[in-house]
Amino acid sequence: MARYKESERKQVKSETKRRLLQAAAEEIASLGYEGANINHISEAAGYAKGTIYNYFPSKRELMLALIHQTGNEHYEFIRERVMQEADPVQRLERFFEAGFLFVEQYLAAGRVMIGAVYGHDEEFKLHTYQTYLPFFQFVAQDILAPGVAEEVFREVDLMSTANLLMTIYLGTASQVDPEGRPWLRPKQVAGLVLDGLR
Amino acid sequence: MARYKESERKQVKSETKRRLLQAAAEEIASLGYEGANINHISEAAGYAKGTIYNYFPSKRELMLALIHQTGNEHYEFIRERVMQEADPVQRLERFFEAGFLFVEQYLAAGRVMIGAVYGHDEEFKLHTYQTYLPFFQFVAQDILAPGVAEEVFREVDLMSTANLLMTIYLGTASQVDPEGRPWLRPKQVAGLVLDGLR
Amino acid sequence: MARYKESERKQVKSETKRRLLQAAAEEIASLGYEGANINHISEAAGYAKGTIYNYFPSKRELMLALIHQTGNEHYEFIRERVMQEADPVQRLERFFEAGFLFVEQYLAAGRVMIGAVYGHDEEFKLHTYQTYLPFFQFVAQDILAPGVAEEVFREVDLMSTANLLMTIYLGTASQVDPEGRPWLRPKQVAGLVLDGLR
Amino acid sequence: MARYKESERKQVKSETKRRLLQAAAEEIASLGYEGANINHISEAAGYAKGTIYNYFPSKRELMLALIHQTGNEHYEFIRERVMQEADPVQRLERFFEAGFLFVEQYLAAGRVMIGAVYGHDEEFKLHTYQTYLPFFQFVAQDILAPGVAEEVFREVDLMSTANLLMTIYLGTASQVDPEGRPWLRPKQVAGLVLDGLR
DNA sequence: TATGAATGAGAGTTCATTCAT
DNA sequence: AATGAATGAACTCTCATTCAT
Repeated sequence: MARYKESERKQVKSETKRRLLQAAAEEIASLGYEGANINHISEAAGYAKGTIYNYFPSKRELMLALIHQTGNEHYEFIRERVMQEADPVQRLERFFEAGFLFVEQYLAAGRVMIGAVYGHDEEFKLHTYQTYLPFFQFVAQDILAPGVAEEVFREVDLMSTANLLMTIYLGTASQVDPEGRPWLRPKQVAGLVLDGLR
Repeated sequence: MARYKESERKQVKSETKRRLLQAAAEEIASLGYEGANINHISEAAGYAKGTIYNYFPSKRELMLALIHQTGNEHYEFIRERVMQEADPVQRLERFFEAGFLFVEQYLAAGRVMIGAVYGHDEEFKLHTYQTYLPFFQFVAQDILAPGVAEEVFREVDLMSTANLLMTIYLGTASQVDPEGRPWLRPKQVAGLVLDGLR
Repeated sequence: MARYKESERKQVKSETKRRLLQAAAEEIASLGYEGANINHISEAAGYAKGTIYNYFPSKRELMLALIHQTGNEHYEFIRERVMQEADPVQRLERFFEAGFLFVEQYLAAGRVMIGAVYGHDEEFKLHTYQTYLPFFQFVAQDILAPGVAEEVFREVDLMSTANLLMTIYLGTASQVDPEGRPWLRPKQVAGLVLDGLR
Repeated sequence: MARYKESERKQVKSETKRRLLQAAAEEIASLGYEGANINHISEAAGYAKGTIYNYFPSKRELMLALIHQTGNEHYEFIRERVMQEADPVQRLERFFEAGFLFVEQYLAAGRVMIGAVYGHDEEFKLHTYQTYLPFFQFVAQDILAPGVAEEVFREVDLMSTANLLMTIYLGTASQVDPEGRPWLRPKQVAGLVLDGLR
């Protein structure tokens, strides 16, 4: 195995971590947290069994790190696309489009987050909601609030409606066929939600 | 598969089997399928470790039986209440009310079904959808179709909208606090959906 | 593997436990607690790897049970022999004789106790002293006290002298060659101690 | 084995090696040989994980070196203090005083040696006795022999009595409370032994 | 029909050791 | 001389499953 010059150390370490998290996302996406085998993950990433323990102190900590990273990527992916629109209605449509796109493009990432949200592990669920908190706030502040201000949406409680939108998004986007294609179309879901908000 | 005479089908499931399934629902609801311990289940039901294997050939078969039974109970519970209404709009409101009520009253049952729908096990997911098929058809035929016929709902594709409703229902009803109380109110969800359908 | 009639259940269970403890004593005597392999122990006792976990919840608990049982046997072995004498001086001589005899006859048991007393594990040490407490009291009450009363021993603090005797006994009896024969003779040690007490 | 010039033998052990041995003594004293982590030792000494392998070829060799060094320091510490006395009785008292003092002042060192003497590892035990051989001879020649010559001690076999003294010393001095203070006082032990020798 | 002792594959985790830098 | 990423054997422990009773 390759060894490295002092200057390369840090980037090697983060490259290794990145590969391990990527492999973990894939294993956990297809087998779930309990079903995932941490030795397989390390080997799938191209390392020996024990290597993963140089980076994560336990399987649980690995999962928490994965939730944290994936949740933030999820948020950034959607945020970036939503903010390209100025109109609240189009932002809401973009929200569902980008949301569904994320799940299709990053199949493993999406499944990991869905698993954490709908799974039975309270710690994972809590950690997911903490990671998603800025995401909820973004939906409330940058999608719903402008729409209410411009009177294209009716007056609603911002945070609880943001919660409803996120739940509908996750609930609908997570129902995919084995190839990862959602059964519902984002337009369809967005249409229903928009009609409900007007 | 063996066929059963009408008289046998109606025959009450053995008391032992019923208790085993009940204990299984509770264990699996709180720990998930992988986390559940089949010996604990048997003992929680009041029997010795091995007894459960006299009724279910394996842990997987136990889970499939549990999905089957719970799914049907879920359907019957909602159907019975929805059919007390004649008006399509009220049926739809009842659908969400009864659905949320089921999740609150039969906490373990609800969690088992949610776990199967959002989990990573394709066999369990498939089995759940097969069990829910009459449920989907019921929503399409007895809630949506009359509404479209009476022109209180706009013209929609029945099965895909039934699918959307079920997904929204499961997605929203599954988000509960640790005491099992949903974060969202059925009225709130029904309102949004109704606005979307009109 | 043999299975059993209801009536035989309890004795089978304790027979199995006995064999497991015996095998544990031998493994731990020769390799120490840390070096002992719990799978080897179970297999050396004639069972499969996992069987030991039907009887002891963890390696530590196995060790604590072993300390408890062995400590009591140790005490009873010596007590029985000491009490055959009436004279305090002869009781003290018998104490060392029986003590050394125990270490020779029950090599593994002796080594386990010595390991617990002189090892670095505070929990094991504490458990050993708790188990030996009646032994200390026996030395104080049934060997030293009569000697002081009859004025064949000089006036000494009973418990601290009992402590010293036990320490000298364990310290000297534990120094054995690889065949388990002590380097020192009990008479020699008893003589020195007796001279010190008179 | 390579022979060394007198000038090299006296050469001070490298500072790095000294620090590694010191850290090893502390880790092994509190966790035992098996429980000690060689990576922790290296890091506790202020170096990286691998560094220790530049000085000791394996964990066992490190332990052997530690036994060797610590055993000689133990001997020198006691010898220096005993030789300040001329009278055999006072030498014997000084032997226990200095011995107990060593265990109190060099807690880690004391525990390492006790662990080696009473542990289950035959190689470590043997190495310890080889290291202590001059110590035994010193007790026989410089404490017991003069006492017998001056007729303040009765005629005893020198080496086996030296052995007994060492065993009593180690046995009693090793029983310390968690703060490292012996349960018995050196005077107390010396008194008993002296009475036995007269 | 019910029991529960026994099984053993397989999991997560530790850590002494190697070696390119 | 010092580093620290990587290795992989070995360990403790879990638990679905079997089967003689």
